[in-house]
Amino acid sequence: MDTIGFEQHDHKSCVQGALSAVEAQCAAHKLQFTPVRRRVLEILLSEHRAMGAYEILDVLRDEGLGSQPPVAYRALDFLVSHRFAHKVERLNAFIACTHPGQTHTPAFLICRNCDAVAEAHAEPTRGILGKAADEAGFAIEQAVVEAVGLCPNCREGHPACA
Amino acid sequence: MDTIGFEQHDHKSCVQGALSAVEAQCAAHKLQFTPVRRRVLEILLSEHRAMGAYEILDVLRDEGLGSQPPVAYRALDFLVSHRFAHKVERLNAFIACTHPGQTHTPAFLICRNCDAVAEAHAEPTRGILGKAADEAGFAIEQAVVEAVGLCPNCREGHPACA
DNA sequence: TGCTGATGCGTTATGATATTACATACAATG
DNA sequence: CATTGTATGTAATATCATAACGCATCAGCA
Ligand SMILES: [Zn+2]
Ligand SMILES: [Zn+2]
Ligand SMILES: [Zn+2]
Ligand SMILES: [Zn+2]
Repeated sequence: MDTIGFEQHDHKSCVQGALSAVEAQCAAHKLQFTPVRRRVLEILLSEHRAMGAYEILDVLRDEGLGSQPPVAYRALDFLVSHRFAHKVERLNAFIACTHPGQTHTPAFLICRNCDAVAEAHAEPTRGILGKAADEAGFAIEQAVVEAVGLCPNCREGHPACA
Repeated sequence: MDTIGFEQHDHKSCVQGALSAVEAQCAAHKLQFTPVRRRVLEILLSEHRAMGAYEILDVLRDEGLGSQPPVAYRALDFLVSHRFAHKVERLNAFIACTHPGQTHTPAFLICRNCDAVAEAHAEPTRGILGKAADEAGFAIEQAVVEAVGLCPNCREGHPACA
């Protein structure tokens, strides 16, 4: 099941599966999956939405795991740089990756009504953007693809908005 | 000539052309192209790069056109909402549109070495992202497409980076 | 003319996001 | 057991953005 995010699902196993995958990745690549890093990923996974760094920090602080911004940002940097989480630029927020370990270019569908975020996939080097980059002689290394709109639930709920 | 941005060009006429186009648009749509708004666009056009709001504000302040952040942000909101400028989310910065008036979905090629930004075009509702959105029942209204990499000049200058 | 609403601007204050810099802890290496 | 590299703790600061209020201007209208 390769859900892209707005459907109902077995959240508990979704969290467990992602955690296990990340653990395996860290073990395989000798990455230190420290308590803070692990906890931040757990928070992101369990909330299943994009969260600001300070929002995460609030949780860490309550749990005695850290109280200053760098604690949260460092953990997030680790997760993002290893693709266990992604930054949603449009929201200045972070979200757990829905398929850690697989190399991929995330693309996000962001609901402007309920703030739900789903992770899809982009292939930046293909399509019209890749063509433009080729013509310009630009070497794409990384891409941010984020669509803002209405998620299926909100289209139903507020048909006027659709 | 539909340049997408890294080449040398006749910058003076590039600025003039864009300004004229925006003036015409404003006249046609009864938009108030006030001195502050005009000056902010001129600054963005003449610098021909992505600039932070405070950087723009510094210029305005020197010229006696405004000294507090809301002055810059309000002018930028106007320019962005009418598509005379765009926000580059990845840089938290703003850049003049290279073809104001035409309805379009901008996509940016951002050089990580020299910070040059070129505007290309995306068609978010097509391609793999549009397909994913359709399948998910998500209605795309707007898209952020930003590629980070090396521009042609920097690829030459630092071949090791390429 | 005088009222009224809409829009833009001036200013203060504050909020939200992110980083620098330096000190400390600790495990792995030799 | 000294050295080194990596992670964490903490204070301070930098950067990006908005809320809220009041005033000025101008168009539409009684
Ligand atoms: Zn992902
Ligand atoms: Zn929604
Ligand atoms: Zn444009
Ligand atoms: Zn460059």
